[in-house]
Amino acid sequence: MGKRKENSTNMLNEKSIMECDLTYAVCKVGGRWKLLILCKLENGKLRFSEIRRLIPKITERMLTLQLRELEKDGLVKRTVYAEVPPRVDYELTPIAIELIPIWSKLSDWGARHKKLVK
Amino acid sequence: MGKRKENSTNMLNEKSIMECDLTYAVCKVGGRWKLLILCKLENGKLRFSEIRRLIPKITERMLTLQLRELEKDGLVKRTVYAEVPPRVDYELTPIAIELIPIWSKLSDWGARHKKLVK
DNA sequence: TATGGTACTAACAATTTTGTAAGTAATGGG
DNA sequence: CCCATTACTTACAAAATTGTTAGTACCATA
Repeated sequence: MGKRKENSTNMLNEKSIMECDLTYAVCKVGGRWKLLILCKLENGKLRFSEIRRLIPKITERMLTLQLRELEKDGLVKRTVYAEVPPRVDYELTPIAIELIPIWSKLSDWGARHKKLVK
Repeated sequence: MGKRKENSTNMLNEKSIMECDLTYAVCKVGGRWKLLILCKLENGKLRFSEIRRLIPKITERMLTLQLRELEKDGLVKRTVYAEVPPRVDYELTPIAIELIPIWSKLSDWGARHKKLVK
């Protein structure tokens, strides 16, 4: 989330791995807090501070970083209102909305897997 | 993949985040090479060296680590044959096989997303 | 004039993941 | 005896992610 080295082996490997559409897709939502954030937005727009309240353990820094990446990747849309105190809200983009039915299947799988290991 | 600190904030956050079944599910396949490995196994058993050949940039160390985690998480089954030189093969478990249809949807989404950003 | 609310940013430190390089064991074949 | 093969392990180093702390700007209100 900081800057990455342009030509580290790590970076080069990542690039080549991302040719796999599946790996690519998972990487897009792979940040620590990203799925949690996206889930909160499933029911509509939320302000920065609202998301923060819904995810108690996230810090402002992390929330900002993850939102910025999601925005850069076209998964959330950020809207700034010219007010004081500032108001900014976030919402899912159409391509992110397409993920929802897949998430729900994955989530069911997750629940099944959890039971299995217990 | 090395050992983790038991009570770092990082670790505690991860634990709390994993309560979300979706986040949990994604984490299970979240390692750098995991999905690639699982995909190779979709068509049946493979030996260590075969996987290695199919994923040219992975190192033996990384392949071992990722396979070990997948095994620990019940996604692959490891079979050791008492031969010399050693022979070991890996295959998907039933719960991993349940993921396949979901992967294919996700993979399609990944492909659509890629086009969108280009 | 001081305070408070909102949505951040910057500098730094801790933690975790990933990669590098060099081994290991067992045994069959030359 | 020496080498090749296979599936690893170990010690270490580099890179990436995550977390901590302390700011910032703006204006309305007390």
